[in-house]
Amino acid sequence: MDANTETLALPPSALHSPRIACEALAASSSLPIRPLSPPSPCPVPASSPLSPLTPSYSIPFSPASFPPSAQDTRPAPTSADPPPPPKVHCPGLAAPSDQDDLTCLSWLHQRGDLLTLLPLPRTTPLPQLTHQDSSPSPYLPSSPSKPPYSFSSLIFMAIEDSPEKRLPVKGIYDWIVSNFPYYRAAPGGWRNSVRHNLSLSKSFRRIHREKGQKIGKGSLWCVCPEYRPALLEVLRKTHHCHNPSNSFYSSPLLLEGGDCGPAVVCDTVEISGQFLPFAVKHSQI
DNA sequence: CTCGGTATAAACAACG
DNA sequence: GCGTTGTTTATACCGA
Repeated sequence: MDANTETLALPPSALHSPRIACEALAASSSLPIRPLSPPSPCPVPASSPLSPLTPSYSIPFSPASFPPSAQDTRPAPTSADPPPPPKVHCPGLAAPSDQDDLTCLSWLHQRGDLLTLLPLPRTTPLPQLTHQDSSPSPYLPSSPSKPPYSFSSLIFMAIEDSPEKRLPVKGIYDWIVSNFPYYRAAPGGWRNSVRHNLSLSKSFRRIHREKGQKIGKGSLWCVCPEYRPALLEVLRKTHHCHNPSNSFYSSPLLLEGGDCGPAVVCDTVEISGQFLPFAVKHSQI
């Protein structure tokens, strides 16, 4: 079509289904970690000290220094938790480690809008972050707040979280909905925005499926390698902006939970040679 | 104030 | 015909 597209022969497995993965993860007590290429040295020191106020946020994210013992606790929200600010404000990357700062997304976590995704060592079985019944978490909000991530970042995360590093539009929708329940209830306009971003952004590239690989409609989308560092930087800044006490590489991403339940399974994804924590699925027990 | 990035909406064509 | 996908245009907002 144009220079911005390529044709690849893809196996059926290229169609990554978050739901399928979710079910697979939920069916296993020792949750499988998707194989990743060997880690490369993390250029950013993963040595942020554990914060006594937000222990589960401050888990150093490093395959070497990650403490498994700190994974299985999440602060229980209380009714005394402060309400969220009317608008998320970014204090800047040089913001102090002020856990009480309303600009920190920890308040969202505390009120249940965001569930902490605990990064896990790839060699250690995931902890039992499961609830004992299928009832929704009592502190899950009825209307989750909008994630701070831009559509580009959401698309980026979705694609990077797929095994083949490419997804159809539908797969991107599904990933976003699975990981950010806000969009589950949001009006359909966000899908238009996703497609708009895919088309307009040079960061994403359309991959034509071959005739024999036509499963479903449309093409697959991938991240242009040359734009991955920029996307990663945006993601890092966004995360740091809303979680200023931790470096991006030493703390988990904060993603929203939803009606899949609070049991969140974590994974890591290698982006530009760095391992980032990712929520891959919500375990549905 | 300008500019770039982003979000949102809408229209339209192509396709299954 | 309908829904989805992909593209394009327009508008508005916000921060640098």
